[in-house]
Amino acid sequence: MKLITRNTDYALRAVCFMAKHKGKVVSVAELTRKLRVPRPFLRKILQSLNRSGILKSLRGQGGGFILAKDATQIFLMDIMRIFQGKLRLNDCLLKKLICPNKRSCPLRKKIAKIESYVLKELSAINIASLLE
Amino acid sequence: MKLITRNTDYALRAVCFMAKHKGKVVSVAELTRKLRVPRPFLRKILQSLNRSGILKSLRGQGGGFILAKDATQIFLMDIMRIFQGKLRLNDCLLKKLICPNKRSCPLRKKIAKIESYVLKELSAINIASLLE
DNA sequence: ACAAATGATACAATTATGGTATCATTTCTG
DNA sequence: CAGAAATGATACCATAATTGTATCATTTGT
Repeated sequence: MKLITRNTDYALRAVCFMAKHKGKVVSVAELTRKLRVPRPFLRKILQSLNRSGILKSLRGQGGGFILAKDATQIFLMDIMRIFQGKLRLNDCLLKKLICPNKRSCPLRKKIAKIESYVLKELSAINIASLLE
Repeated sequence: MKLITRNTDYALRAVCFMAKHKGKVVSVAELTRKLRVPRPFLRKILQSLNRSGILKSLRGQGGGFILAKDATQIFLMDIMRIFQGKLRLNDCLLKKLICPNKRSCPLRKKIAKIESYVLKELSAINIASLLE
C-alpha cells in the first residue's frame, strides 16, 4: 500500500520546483520539460493546487503559476489532503462484529493512535524542508 | 485512504471468531452465517490464511478451519501482509527529481521514520488483545 | 486580432479491489 | 463402496479508484 499517490507526488515535485525558483512565474510547458510528467495531467494537478490556494495562477500570454505562500507555510499534509482526501486509517472497522462491544472496540483505539501519530508527522513536514 | 482493506477486515473477523471458539473446527458455512460476509469470498480468504499458516484446514465432511497457533502469536501485521503485501509508504519517491540529490532525499527519510513506527505498532497488536 | 497561456470539464485507459463460479480432491458416514 | 459434505485451486467477472487525455472557453500581453 502507498501512503502517497501519484498526483500528490507530481504536485510535490511541481511545488518544490517553484519553491526553488521563488518569485518566478512558471508555465506548465516548462514544468513538463523539467519534471517529465504528462502535460495534461500536470495541468489538472496545478489547477487543483490553484483552487486550493497553494498556488496562484496568471492567465494569458506569459502566464503560469507561482507559489501563493512561503514554502515554510505549505505542508505535506495539505497537499495530500487535496488529492487523497482526509487521512482515515480506520474506516473499515466501523462496520460490526469484529469485537463484541462495538463502541469500545480495542482495535479502533489502537488504529486511532497510529493515525494521529501519522497525521502529526505529516503535518509537520513543510516544503522548505524538502529542498535540500 | 484506508490502512486496512476489506479482505483483511474479513480475515480479522474470522480469526477473532475462531479465537473465541478455541479448539472448535469451524466451517465456512458457520462463519458465513455468523459474520455475514459473502461466502465464496470468505472461502478464498480462509484458504489464504491456511496457506499462510495462520489457520489449519480439515477437509472432508465435518471439516473446516481452526487456528494454527495461539491467538497471542498471531499479529495484525501478519494478516495485513497476506492480503495487502508489504507496507511501503515510500514507493513513489524512489523515482526522481523531487530533490536535487536523490540518495539522501529528506522526504524519503521522514516517511521511512513514519513507516517504521506504523510497522512497529501494527506488529505489536495480536489477536488475543482484540477479543474483549 | 492573434497567440499564448490557464479554467473547466468530459471522457478514456489501466489497475486494484471485491466478489463469483466451477471443478477437483479429500474424508466422514451409512 | 457410494454419496454427501467439506476444502483446494483457479479462472473469471464487476466495480471503483487511479491515472491519464482531449477539448472548448476565457483571459491577457503584444
